[in-house]
Amino acid sequence: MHIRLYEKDNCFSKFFLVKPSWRSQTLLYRLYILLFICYKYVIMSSSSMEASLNMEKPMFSFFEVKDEPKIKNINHFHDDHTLASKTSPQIVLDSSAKGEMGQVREENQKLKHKLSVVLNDYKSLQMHFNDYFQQEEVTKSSEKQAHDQEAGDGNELVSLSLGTVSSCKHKSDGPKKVNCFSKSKQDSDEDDQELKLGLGCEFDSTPTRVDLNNVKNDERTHTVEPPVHGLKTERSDDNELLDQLPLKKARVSVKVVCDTQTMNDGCQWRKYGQKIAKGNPCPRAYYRCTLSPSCPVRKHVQRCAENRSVLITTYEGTHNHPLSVSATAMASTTSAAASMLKSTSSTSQLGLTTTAPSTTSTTTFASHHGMGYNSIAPQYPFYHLPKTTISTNQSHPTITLDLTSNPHFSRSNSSTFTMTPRYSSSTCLNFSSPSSTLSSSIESNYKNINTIPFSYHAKQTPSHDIFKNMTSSTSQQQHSADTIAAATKALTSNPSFRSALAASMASLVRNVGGGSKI
DNA sequence: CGTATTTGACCCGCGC
DNA sequence: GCGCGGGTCAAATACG
Repeated sequence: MHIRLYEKDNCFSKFFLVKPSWRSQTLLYRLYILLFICYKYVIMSSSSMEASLNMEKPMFSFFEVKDEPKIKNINHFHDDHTLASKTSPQIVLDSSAKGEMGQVREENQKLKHKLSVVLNDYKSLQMHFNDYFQQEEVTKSSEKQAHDQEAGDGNELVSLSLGTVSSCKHKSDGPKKVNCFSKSKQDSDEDDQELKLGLGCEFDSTPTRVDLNNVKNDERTHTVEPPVHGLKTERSDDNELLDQLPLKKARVSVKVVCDTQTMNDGCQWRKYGQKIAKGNPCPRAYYRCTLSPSCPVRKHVQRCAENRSVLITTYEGTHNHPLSVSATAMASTTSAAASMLKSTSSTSQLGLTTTAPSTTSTTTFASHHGMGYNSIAPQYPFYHLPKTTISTNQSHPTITLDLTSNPHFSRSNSSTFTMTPRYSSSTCLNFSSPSSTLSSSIESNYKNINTIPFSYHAKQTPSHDIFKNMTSSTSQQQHSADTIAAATKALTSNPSFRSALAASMASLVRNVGGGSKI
């Protein structure tokens, strides 16, 4: 049973790495509670059996004991062999003891029955869970087809993700929508799975699939869908402007204080051009990703005209190859930002303020210092982003993560910063300069499990935080929260659970670290 | 010698 | 149509 729990928990941990929507969170929550109940049944039954036997232990001295009673085998009571069958050949019991053993046997049977019922419930819920995502996928695909028909041939779907999802758009591909991800999937199924763990840092609103191998859903997750017209009446002018713009490649800019020519984001880049952009005496350098020959991801790096110590790195495109852990972290961050950009253009729930004139619209999220991103976007409960600006200048929807003003995200004397999501894991992004002493930190991160970027801390388990995030304002849910907190406490304090969780985490770390390349 | 960088030329979209 | 500016190409050059 412990092995089963380990496997399931490992599975759940993977679920929690990828961002679930609120509804899927609820389903996951129910599944997790069921799993917890199953687990507690086993623990309770084990302890009750042990307690019964411990009561009987003094009685054994009055009996003829041919061999030491193998009480440690009691933990396997749930197997087909009953306790009596294991002990009766070895112990001669009197009538009262036999009676107690009979009671224990009955209790054992009852518990086994309850366990089977709970497991059945769990399976049915899991089936509902799968059905739910399949239905959602069908719905979304139909919506997507409808949107495609509306958009016509000229509008190409643009992938916002800078994560690990394959992009089918290459320069020579033309405006066709080609689903070439299946090829990528064939090439490296294992890598895909591993890298999806890294993509858990997105807060896209699309639900997370149970089947981690289903890449199509991920592809859609990272694809900008045409605006939903039903929401248009509530939109601000800024969002309308975003909607009316032609669908060009979304960009994610990252502003960091960096002394070196470029920041190390984990990817390998080859410089292919340099320009003096208008309005900035500092040259803009153009790089393309060289980790894969066909990778379409580009970035350009430019120093800020006002503050030369600030490096502005703009990413564009989607990696179509496995990424290192640090690169995945960066891709996840930019993917999250791109998702935020997407959500901004498709919803009006964020309470945006437009500050830029005419053709340039800029939206600023004061995500730190109180007015957190979470507070204005409750549908994305997991992230605090740095000061974020959305701009549609030059018809390119661009989101800028300003990491220069918040000491939490930048350090004055180095270009290393850390983003700590609220849930799941602490994602450490090392943007160290190649020439600095920090350059070895990434490599050491892989060797040292304690400092791996996607690390889990025992005091902040995914289950614990996701339960926290599931709490709402209603009294019933408050009560649930208390129950959950108690259950979580009970779970996390259990050594068996800890070991299972540790094994799960170790497996995850192996998966993430093993698939990484430097 | 292979690889990475530099740099001028070229392409393309957009505004006038 | 023309000019401007962003982005890319590719030959030349630098470097290990």
